[in-house]
Amino acid sequence: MTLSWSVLPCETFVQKKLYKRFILNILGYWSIGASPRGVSQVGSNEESKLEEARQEYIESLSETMEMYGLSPSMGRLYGIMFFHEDPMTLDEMRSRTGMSKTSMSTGVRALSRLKLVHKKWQKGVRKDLYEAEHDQFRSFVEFFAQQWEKEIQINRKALAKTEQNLKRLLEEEDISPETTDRIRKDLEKLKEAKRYYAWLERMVDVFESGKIFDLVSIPEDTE
Amino acid sequence: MTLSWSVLPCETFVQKKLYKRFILNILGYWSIGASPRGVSQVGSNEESKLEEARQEYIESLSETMEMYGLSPSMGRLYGIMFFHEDPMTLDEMRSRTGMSKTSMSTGVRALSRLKLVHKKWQKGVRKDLYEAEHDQFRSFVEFFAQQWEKEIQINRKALAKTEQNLKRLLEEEDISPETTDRIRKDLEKLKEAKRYYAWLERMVDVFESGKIFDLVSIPEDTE
DNA sequence: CAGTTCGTACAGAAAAAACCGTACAAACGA
DNA sequence: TCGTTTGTACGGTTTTTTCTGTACGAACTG
Repeated sequence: MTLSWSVLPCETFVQKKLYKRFILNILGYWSIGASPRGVSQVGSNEESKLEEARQEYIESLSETMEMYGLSPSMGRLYGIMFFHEDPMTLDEMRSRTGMSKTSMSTGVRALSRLKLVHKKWQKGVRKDLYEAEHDQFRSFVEFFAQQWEKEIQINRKALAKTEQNLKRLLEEEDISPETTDRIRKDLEKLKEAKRYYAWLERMVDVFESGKIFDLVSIPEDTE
Repeated sequence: MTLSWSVLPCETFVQKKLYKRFILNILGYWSIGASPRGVSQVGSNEESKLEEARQEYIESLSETMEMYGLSPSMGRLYGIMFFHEDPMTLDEMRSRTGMSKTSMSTGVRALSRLKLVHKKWQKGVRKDLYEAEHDQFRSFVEFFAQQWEKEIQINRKALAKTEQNLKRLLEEEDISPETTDRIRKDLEKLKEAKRYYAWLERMVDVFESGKIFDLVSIPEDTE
């Protein structure tokens, strides 16, 4: 009795997850039928086999990108674009993902802001074209440099304000020794934090300038 | 008329955000009254002034940690622990954040898994005690090393499977030249991805071993 | 200039996540 | 041993995010 209580919810959970993935796969397969712009329609059987093979890696990209705060759908979109040779239009994305064009629009712009994807102009094509950044090293470096940069900017600003407030508080007359002591300790912590941001700034620079690749070299080839 | 349509929703949005922050601040101030374990109760006026001064930085920590995929509440909890001198119990956290003990339990464990906070045993105290990792450099390095490690692990596994499937597909007889070509290109991309993971693994090592601090030195002091 | 085609803003629906209260197991103390 | 204290699992509720359809402005086309 007690056992069934603690076991059942877990099963339900797993079922839900699996069910979701199942549905997504179906949608994925469905959308394959759509004939990509300009590409001759080969047997859709081959097409679906290819998609199926890619699927595993796409899904794992989606999963890892979720770790970095992106939604799974955006991760999946990136995965699809990763494999797609030519730049994609919003409509292609829509048919590949089975999602709405609106979502593609917002999604691709989010990926774009993160430098994981970029717009590509092509003569004679009126639609916006996007392609995944080919250079994964560049993506990586830009992604984190950007995040760290923002972290520095936001926190330094708040830090300054807090520091100011604490110092002002310290100068008030009717402060108990205990509180004074605490304020001192707080200020010490903030000072250390400043050192951290200074270092992080160096990191950002090392990343953005590409010096990181001198320090940690890219392996020649791996088999 | 058309203008009011496009302007009003924006205002509503801003109001919502501000309203939320307002409420949070109130909650923050309320929770200050609680007397921390063992600390003599000084004038709660000073206490609240101190809290107020800290608030700005805490909130910004929360905001930046949200960028890294943590919930704002967890960020706030971390911020509170950052300033708190002694290790905290779940009940203290509860009273400081104004949230439930359950949330504190799950939250602190999440922070713990990310190495931003760690358990600290103290003689004679039965409750679990947690404190924020003092060394922010260590936190940073471990946090990202951990994430990257997981990325490598998850994606390499899926990559291998996909690679295998693609190669198998390539050996089937009735494959059109176009598809064969696509598969070849996919395999090429995966090969490049492998190189990326190999490099990322070096990064993880450089971080975990602390070599990163030789390459990008920590500044002496900053004023 | 009218008629298309595109991309996006926005409001509402659907899905997911954060959060809480209850209940319970484990560790401890009398 | 029995009562207490402490941390956590879990179901349900609230809040947030994601996603969609509609509608509309901008850019192009004939």
